[in-house]
Amino acid sequence: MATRTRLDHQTRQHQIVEAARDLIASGGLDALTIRGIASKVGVTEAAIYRHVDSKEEVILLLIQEVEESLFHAISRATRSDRHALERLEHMLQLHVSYVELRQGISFIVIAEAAQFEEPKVRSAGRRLVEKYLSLVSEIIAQGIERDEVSKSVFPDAAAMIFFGMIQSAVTRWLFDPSTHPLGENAVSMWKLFRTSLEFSGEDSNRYSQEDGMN
Amino acid sequence: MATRTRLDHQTRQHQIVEAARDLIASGGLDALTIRGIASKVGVTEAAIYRHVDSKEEVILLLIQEVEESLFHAISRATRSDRHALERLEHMLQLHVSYVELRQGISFIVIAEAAQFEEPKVRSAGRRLVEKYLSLVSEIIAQGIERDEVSKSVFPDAAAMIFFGMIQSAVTRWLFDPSTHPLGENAVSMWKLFRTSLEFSGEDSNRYSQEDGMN
DNA sequence: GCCATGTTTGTAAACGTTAACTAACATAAG
DNA sequence: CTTATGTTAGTTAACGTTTACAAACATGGC
Repeated sequence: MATRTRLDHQTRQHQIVEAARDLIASGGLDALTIRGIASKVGVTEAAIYRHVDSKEEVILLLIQEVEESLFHAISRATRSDRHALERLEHMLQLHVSYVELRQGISFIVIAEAAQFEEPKVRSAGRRLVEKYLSLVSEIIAQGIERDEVSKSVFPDAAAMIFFGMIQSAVTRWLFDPSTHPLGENAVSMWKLFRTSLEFSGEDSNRYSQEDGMN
Repeated sequence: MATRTRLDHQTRQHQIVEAARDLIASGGLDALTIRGIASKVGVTEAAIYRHVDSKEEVILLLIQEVEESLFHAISRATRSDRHALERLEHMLQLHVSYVELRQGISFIVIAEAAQFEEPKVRSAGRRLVEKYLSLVSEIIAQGIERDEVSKSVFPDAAAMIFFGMIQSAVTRWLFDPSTHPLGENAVSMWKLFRTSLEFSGEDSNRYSQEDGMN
């Protein structure tokens, strides 16, 4: 083994989380092992423990990374001043791209965290989901204030449906990516779901039915 | 070591699947071990292999059992001749009760199967999801024929939203059952979602807005 | 500039535990 | 007697983690 490479703490921790992400993406949480991480990073197992206290910390760092990258990915859609339904549609689009790019790890991580025993891991996963739902809920609530969304819509319920749409699309896509393209399924669900957010007789600000994805 | 109980193949296999279900329900797929099953059944590990070829077979039997029990649980809703939206609402209600009764194992099993490497396990999980979606999709398609559901609805997309509603409700519920009651979240989502299935101007057979759950 | 000292980052090898699974032998039932 | 259902006692392999030691790096006193 030729030249021994020495890298600093921060870089190594980043490499560890990246390796953890890759391992989970291609084999579920079972495939996440210290051995596997060490192998991907290119150091021995013991070296991993120089930069991380335990396997649990790896998982916590991974959840944190997923949270940051996900919210960064969809941030472009949230901060605009556009119509609430346009923002949601854009957000869905960005979220789908993110999932495809990261091979679904976000939902795998959430699913695993939900059935973990460790309280820290559970609550980290829970906070991620709740933060996402709050974001969507907030957009819808704003939409109602601006008469862009029907007053009869409960923002929380709508946010959960929105989240569920992505979840069901990802589930199918994980089983068979080729026959269940993420984007197409998401778009067709959105076209249907938005009708339940739109006005239903009442006056409202317009949201064209024919713009949007595709 | 009192009376040595000897039971037949079929009974033991049933006990094994039941034990597997309990283990997963209270600790995720990590908690599913041959040791754990043996302990719950009340025999030694080696005895388990008299009735099952491998751990993989346990998982396959479990998926099969989940499929059978789930479809049996919701069958009352599907075979009726009532309004399509009533059938869906009833189905949602029964599905929620089933998930609560079985502590969410159906969705845990699906989530795990989706990231398994073993092709048999993957396709068993995939078939379960597809079968469920087909069932919902079929009900909606029938509803369209009978003018109970808007013609503009795509049955496949609607079925995925329906499935996603339950999935998101279960996800939250798994994280914190007390603050996110499954039934209540499901009902509030349904109330919103059904508006996108109903007529929107066109003639249609009536579906009262005020009957249903609660 | 050089070198003694302390810290960081690495390795090799092993630890104890647990996993799935198996072979050899025992015994109840038909 | 034969077969199906058990047990006891083991195997092999993988896991997370730790220990003892080495090499790279930083730095303050001379």
